[in-house]
Amino acid sequence: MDIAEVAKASGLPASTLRFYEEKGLIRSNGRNGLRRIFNDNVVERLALISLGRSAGFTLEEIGKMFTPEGPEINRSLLLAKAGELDKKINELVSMRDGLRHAAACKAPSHFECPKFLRLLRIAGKKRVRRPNNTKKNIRSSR
Amino acid sequence: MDIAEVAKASGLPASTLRFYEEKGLIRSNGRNGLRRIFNDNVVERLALISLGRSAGFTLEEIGKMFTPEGPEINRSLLLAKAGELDKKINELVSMRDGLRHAAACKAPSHFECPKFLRLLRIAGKKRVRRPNNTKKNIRSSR
DNA sequence: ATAGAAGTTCAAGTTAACTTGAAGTCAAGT
DNA sequence: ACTTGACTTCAAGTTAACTTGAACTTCTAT
Repeated sequence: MDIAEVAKASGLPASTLRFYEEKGLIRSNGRNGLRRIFNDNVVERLALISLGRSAGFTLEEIGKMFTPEGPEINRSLLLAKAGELDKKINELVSMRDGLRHAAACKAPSHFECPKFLRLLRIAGKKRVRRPNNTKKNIRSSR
Repeated sequence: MDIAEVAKASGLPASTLRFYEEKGLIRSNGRNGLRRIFNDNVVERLALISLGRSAGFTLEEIGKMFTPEGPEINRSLLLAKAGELDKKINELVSMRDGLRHAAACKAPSHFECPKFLRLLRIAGKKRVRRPNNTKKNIRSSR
């Protein structure tokens, strides 16, 4: 596949694909002249990367999860990441419930509603490192 | 409470608290000389903000969730956000399962394991906007 | 009343994750 | 052969969310 096909299949702009390659997250296996040629499986890999990003992992972390450097290191790293996800999932569930409750609750301020505060406090038990994101998703085709 | 107490109670550095105030996410209700005085409930609010951040919402989105501009607008916004969280929770569950499977699976590459690919494809169904994060969490006490 | 710890403002710096722009290359269709 | 449109590199720009630094003020304990 050429870069445009990968871009279309993955929904990511070509510039992002080049950027990911530079970072070692994906690989093009050859060139046709200057132009990169990608293997089909790069699309799956990109799906996984997107998933990881939206789960709040950094590109660096994602890179470590999936490069086959040391085989054992990888395995336990994956499990550790799975554990982090469990924590995060719990938080999100708390927050979701909190939001739903806030939308239904008629207390003058959510911060005066004991139910809401209890949800918050449960969620607050788990302290987390904050990741980084970037917005903007303008397609660059043309 | 003064800023140091809030910092301690919330786990956030004072600089972040000032920054959040500037952004309108929290409010100090008065000054003692130059120094800000905070109401106790700011701590709950900060917990909620942290939770939202770790859920992948931007500060701007969080701001919109909790300022009482229009009462109805707020209510449906909260529900919409709850819906987004549901989606995200599903993704995270997929990713977590994917990671656990990857750690257990003996296929030469995860991308050659049908089970793994199926998980990926399920997760891939839901396309999401990517937010922004920043790492680094150095306490600035002193 | 004096030192110093802690607070303040404001501008500038930082990081991750991309995007954009300029300038050039190249393969393909006519 | 030649245009043209997709591709390339490389440097610089952008955005969110903070942090850091400099220069200054002020509460607090001695």
